[in-house]
Amino acid sequence: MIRSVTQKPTAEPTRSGRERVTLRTVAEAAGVHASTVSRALRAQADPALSDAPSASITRHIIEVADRLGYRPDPYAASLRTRRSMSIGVLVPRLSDVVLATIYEGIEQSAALSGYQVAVANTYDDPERHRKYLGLMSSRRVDGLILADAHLGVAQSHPTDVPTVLVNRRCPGFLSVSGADIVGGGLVASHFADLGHDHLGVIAGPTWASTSIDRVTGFRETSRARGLDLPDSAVVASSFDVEGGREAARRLLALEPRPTAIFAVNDYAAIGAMGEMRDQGLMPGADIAVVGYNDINIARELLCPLSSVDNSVISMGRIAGQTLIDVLAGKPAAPTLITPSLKARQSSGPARR
Amino acid sequence: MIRSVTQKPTAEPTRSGRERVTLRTVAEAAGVHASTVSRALRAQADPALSDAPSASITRHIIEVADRLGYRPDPYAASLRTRRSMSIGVLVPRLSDVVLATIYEGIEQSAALSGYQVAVANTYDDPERHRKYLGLMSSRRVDGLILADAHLGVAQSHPTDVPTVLVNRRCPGFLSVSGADIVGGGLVASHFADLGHDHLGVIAGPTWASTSIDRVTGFRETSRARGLDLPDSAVVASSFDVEGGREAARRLLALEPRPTAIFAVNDYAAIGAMGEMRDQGLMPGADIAVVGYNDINIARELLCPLSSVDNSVISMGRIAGQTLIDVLAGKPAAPTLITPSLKARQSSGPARR
DNA sequence: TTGACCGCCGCAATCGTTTGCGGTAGTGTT
DNA sequence: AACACTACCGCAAACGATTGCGGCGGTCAA
Repeated sequence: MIRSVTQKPTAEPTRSGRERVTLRTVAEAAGVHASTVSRALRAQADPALSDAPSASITRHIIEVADRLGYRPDPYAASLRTRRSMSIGVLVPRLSDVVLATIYEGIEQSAALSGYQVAVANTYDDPERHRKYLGLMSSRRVDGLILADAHLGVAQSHPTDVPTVLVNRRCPGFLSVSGADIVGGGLVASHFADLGHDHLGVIAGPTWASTSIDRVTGFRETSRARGLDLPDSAVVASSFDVEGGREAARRLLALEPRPTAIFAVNDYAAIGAMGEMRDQGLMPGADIAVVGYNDINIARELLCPLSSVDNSVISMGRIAGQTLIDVLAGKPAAPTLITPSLKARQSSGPARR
Repeated sequence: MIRSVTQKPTAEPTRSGRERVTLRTVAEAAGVHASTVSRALRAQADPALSDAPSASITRHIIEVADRLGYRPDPYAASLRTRRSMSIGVLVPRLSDVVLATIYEGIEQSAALSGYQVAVANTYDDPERHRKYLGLMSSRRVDGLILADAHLGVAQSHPTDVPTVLVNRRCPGFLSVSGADIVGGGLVASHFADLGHDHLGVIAGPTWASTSIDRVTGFRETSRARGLDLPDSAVVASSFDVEGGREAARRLLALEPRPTAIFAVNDYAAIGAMGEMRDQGLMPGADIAVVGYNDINIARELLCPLSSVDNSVISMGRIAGQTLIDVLAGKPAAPTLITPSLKARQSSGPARR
């Protein structure tokens, strides 16, 4: 039950509601000048400030301020400061759990430092990307976090705003991402250990570093383990369920048919398993399947899905913290998160 | 490939980059006063304005403005206008696809009207709810959309900000939600049609209108169809996979064991199917399962999940539009979205 | 011809905060 | 006792856009 306090406009203790309580209000009530109030308040927030008023006055001002229920106006402050205390985030789509989780991580570390975050879905469309980039810079964000970076396609970056990439990387930009080459390698080793020798890859889009790197790692390690991976067994796809389904259809038609399939993300893997089911094949028993990112439902499926854990929540947190460090002028380094394989029922041993 | 345009600070055509281009800049370049520029620009945005300059001057000003690359400062405008052109959204968690999709809908209609939206995860924790409500009103949002309304629990609403509820309803508040009682009834009818006579319900939390209404509808219709639903066969749970799994464990231990189980959301249903699998039961064949919301992977599962389609994306869009109507002073009415059942393999007929 | 009226546009105040500058009082040094 | 130095705090000018008010020129009617 939500109780609407303002429904009853009787005597309210702190705020009279009518007249706005501003810096000047507090100043008059405390018997000092508005600028002194400002200094006292920001000295409280950051004790390292140099021009703080005397301790006793500061205490008094703070006491008066929250007796009156003073809330600073962020717009007035931003107008003067030229800092908005907000960061912009561009993601392919929030309805993808992976991106939503990354966003949660970003929001957590932003909140810790008092930053607000604005987010927009670009659906991996360069046009929308450009548009929202412009919108973000109109909004005067202090920094940007991009989760939708593209390789190859020209994606102009017209702002002089500090930028951090997350999940996907891009040459020349600071990024926080998973060690995708390593992750792809883990899957190849896993298949080799299980005795599979006909491999297939649902490779994702060609413009995302995640898919490229995961496929590269998979390819390199499988070669090192003496396994053959013909180009025809690596099929591009989208990142969603439908893309996985279509790619699986192509792979299952190959001769010889792959006995183990690596999908560069979990949704594609789920789509692939759907296609297998429709063709009367049992994932795990007939064909091994491994996905990527280990989304929360992976382990709950009727055939629990093997997947590479990328710890996306901390990826988001680190990306947020990295940008905040940059904004504070601290040195910041790119981060590569170590993945780990969660082997489950969907990747069984090869049949003899 | 992201190309950083500002890396090469050579002759830029529109903006010299150094000096800020403000209303006054444009005014001087156009030979008019800043206030005239302001009026011309907002007349362009909203032709219904009454104090527009003459047509020829307006054209000229607009031409000069975007030759100079003028971008209005939203902070200066908000300071003066006392409107922030932003709305706040509180959701239980964005990593739940349903909420993320609702959010996408909200964002779409907000963007259409030039509103920015700020979102926060409250994890259904009243303490966080209060905290973020305060934060939002500090940020001076023009309106609020709450997707985390609680029934029963006291959840104070200390702002005088126009508010719209989405997904969940609450007496006394404008809300955009699904017709959950109808939806629960659809499932009960479905089970009755399939010949099931031992029903079970994974009921979700007791403080969410969605779970309460869906269970109510299910109960009423099953009674109307002559089916018995003892209280012991309605077990509360959380909304996530784990909660569904635990509740299923309790239901499967009942005597007689239910032959059909209704879970008030898809995650709980997936968790329940996981538990069945672990106990050697086949969903769809041994026990019918129906979820709610029809998330995108439901139909791709090895055992495709029957679910009630709630069309959450339009729920979000409508909620956004409703709030915007309220903000514009237009009359706004609550919305109830009609659900429909998607029957799939997970809900098979009763065995004889 | 004069007065009323209207359309168009400039003037200047205002929104609330931050911050450089300067003044004042108090302390310490020679 | 004079001086320098410091710590503290008030003054006022920004930041950039919006808008009530009033002036000015032109049109129209009496």
